Amino acid sequence: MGKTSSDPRTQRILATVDDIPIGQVATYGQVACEAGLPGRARLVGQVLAELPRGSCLPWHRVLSASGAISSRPGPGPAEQQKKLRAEGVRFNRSGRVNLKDCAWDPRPSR
DNA sequence: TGTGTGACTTCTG
DNA sequence: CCAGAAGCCACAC
Repeated sequence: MGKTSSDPRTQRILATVDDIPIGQVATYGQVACEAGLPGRARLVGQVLAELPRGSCLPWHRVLSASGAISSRPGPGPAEQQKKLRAEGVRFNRSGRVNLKDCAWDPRPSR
């Protein structure tokens, strides 16, 4: 074990991602902010990149600030869009999501 | 100790 | 809308 998988920051990031409702999405920056780590969007990406395949966490609901799926090697991007579409999230011709409609707003829940 | 890299964001032109 | 620059930080070398 070891590494930073047990780091409290990592735990908060994972807990925040786990709170994103079905059919809604959040940006890396938003997740970082909700996790108490404003300005640490890259850290969110780093943590998600370490997630094991088949994780029960809704990692696919995390998008870049433009509403696009972040590029990275592997089947991740395609799988992410497939999962989101299965939840009813609509993508435009540019492969982006209209954050105005499905962005997660945690405020009403608190 | 320094440099490069990356599932990022925001500001400028 | 696209490119570049700057800010950010963990990690590998």
